[in-house]
Amino acid sequence: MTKTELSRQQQDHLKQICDEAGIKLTHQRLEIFREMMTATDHPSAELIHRRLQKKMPTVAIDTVYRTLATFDELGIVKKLHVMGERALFDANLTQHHHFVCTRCKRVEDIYWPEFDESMIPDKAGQIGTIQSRHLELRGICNQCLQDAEQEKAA
Amino acid sequence: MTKTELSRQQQDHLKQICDEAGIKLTHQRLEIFREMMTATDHPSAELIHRRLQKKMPTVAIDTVYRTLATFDELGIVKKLHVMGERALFDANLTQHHHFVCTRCKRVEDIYWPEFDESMIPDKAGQIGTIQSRHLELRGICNQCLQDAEQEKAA
DNA sequence: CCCATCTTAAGAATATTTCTTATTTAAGTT
DNA sequence: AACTTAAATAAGAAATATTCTTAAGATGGG
Repeated sequence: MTKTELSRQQQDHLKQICDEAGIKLTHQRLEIFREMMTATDHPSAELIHRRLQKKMPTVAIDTVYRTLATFDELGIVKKLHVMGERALFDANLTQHHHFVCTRCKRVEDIYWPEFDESMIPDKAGQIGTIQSRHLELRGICNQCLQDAEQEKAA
Repeated sequence: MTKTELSRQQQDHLKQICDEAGIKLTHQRLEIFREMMTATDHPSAELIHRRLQKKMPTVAIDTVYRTLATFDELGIVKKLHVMGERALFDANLTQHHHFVCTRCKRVEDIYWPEFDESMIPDKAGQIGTIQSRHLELRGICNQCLQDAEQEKAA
């Protein structure tokens, strides 16, 4: 599959989503969609904006925020609120959780299907209707552990 | 136990903490400490500031932020980062999790010791050292479910 | 009680996100 | 293919939350 074909497929996919939602397929929406679909990390709106600079030097940061909010509402991406950092966005929609390094702020995906399917305590269920569960593991990633060792040695 | 006794006990407790940390026991720290210890909800810095207005009309919002950050570092309170809302603070230090109502933003405590003690998947453990786990359940609380029903009826 | 240091109040500054408005664009209609 | 109209955008202003700067004030040891 060539890059162009991938793009066309993505464009068709987004076109279908937009049609169903009754919104327009704009150049900006397509490029932000593409950026999110190819991102392997958890970018902030500002980072997406920076990555778009080459292709779309005039796109406004506001448009990125607005478009990502739209995508979040449409269920194309998920807005994350990790550790009081700025909003991050994730195009991985399969049920998963996150490990957050408290030192470098990196966010890694965690899959834990047994937990996803486990029963929530009765008392929790009595508070209301639960729609989703999200686990945040905090710690220090291996890279930072190494860095810390080297700093100690030096 | 009278109110005054409770206060003195709290003051002694905080004095000890401050001494150990090598920081001064100020009027502001004591009042913010008291406010946090008696709070049954999960207040923001601004809410704590508002609650202090009667007792300390001149306290600056910056002092509240600074003091809560100090308390967080000392491990007296925990800074929460829920749902991309502003920072919230919690004086409940026993291991627990949160239910967040996506409609009214209310935060309720969830206790789930079986989960706290369960093994984390190997792959997650391989990313680095895990220091804490925090689960966020999102949904609609019973109160909001009722309100929604009434709105439908009306 | 004095002093050195820490802490605070006030307001400025910063950072992130959202709003306002005039212009541009998408996509349906002729 | 041009026309139309509502939707979407760019640009900058504004709002919101939080942190920084600085001068004044309070704490606690000596």
